[in-house]
Amino acid sequence: MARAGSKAFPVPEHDHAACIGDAMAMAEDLCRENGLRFTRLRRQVFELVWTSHAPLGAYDLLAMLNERGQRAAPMTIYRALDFLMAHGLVHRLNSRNAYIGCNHPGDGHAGQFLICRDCGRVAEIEERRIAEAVRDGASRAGFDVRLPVIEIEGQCFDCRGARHG
Amino acid sequence: MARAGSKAFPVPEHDHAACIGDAMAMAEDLCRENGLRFTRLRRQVFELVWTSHAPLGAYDLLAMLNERGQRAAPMTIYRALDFLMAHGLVHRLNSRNAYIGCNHPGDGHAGQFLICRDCGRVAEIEERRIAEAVRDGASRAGFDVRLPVIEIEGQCFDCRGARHG
DNA sequence: TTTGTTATGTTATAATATAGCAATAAGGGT
DNA sequence: ACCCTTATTGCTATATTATAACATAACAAA
Repeated sequence: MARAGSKAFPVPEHDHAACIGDAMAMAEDLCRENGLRFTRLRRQVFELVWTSHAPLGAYDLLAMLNERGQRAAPMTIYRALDFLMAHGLVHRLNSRNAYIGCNHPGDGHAGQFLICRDCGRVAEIEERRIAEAVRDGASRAGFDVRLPVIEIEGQCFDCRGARHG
Repeated sequence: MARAGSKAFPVPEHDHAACIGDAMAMAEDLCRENGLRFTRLRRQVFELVWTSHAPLGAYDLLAMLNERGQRAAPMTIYRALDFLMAHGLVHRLNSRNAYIGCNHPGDGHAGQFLICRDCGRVAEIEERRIAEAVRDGASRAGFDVRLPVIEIEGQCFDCRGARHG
């Protein structure tokens, strides 16, 4: 393949409309199958979250929403985000106070995030070996893992390329 | 041994004065060896952080400090915490907006934290296998790890015992 | 249509964190 | 000791992120 291991971060010039489209379709399906109400507001917020592969703050989303003619208050956004997070459609990045779309939801699945220092983009990965190592390491301390959150700051393939050739 | 694998979390009835004493001595050493100024304020904040094995918020620390006769503003606490964090004496728990003392410092070492849902206590672990799994998993996505932060929510040995016998 | 439930609107406020500048204290050379 | 420089602290204001509390509206089931 052209770019070994670069699947998690989309190439800069990718078709982002397709990302959004796929995410929306997936969310529609999930909500239909689970009898959840994917209301206009929730749909809008979800779409806004997906405008970028970098996480967006709640007040960023609020501003974007209101630029589209709405006049929502902070609560409105937070409630929509709560719904989306509860069903795994969006994740919160604790280290950034910001929110990122998820493309393989499922209630409350734990996150492993790669956060690029340079471009700010975030990729979610799902490595069994990490989850296993966490479970084992915790159990050595007599600890029962419920919700492991892994936020890995570093440098993505594209940004490393930009610097080091 | 009496309680397999329970090293990370101290037993509830442990001698906490010794925890504080050890931490203070260690911090003194570290600062002396590195020519850092462990001022009265920083010392106080560090001691306050160590009053509990559960993380404390910046404003909690502020209140505690001011109860001791000082009249500090938020900035004061944040600056002291910044210093302590820069030298690995304290860590911030992103998932809680709270701060916890570290007993094996060293500039900017990355954290692996076990956070008990029930008692709120936090134990820091240092599992090579976790760090390795993270590095490997990230590199499969072409990502260069700089600062992995792992916050694992769950249930500690003591709290599990309290429920399940 | 009534009723119970879920979702949204609205106002106020809590909780966490930083900016910016003045005053003070600590070290280093002379 | 003195001056100079830098690091630290004090202080006021303000930014940023998030929640409380209660009213209204939409929906869905009986």
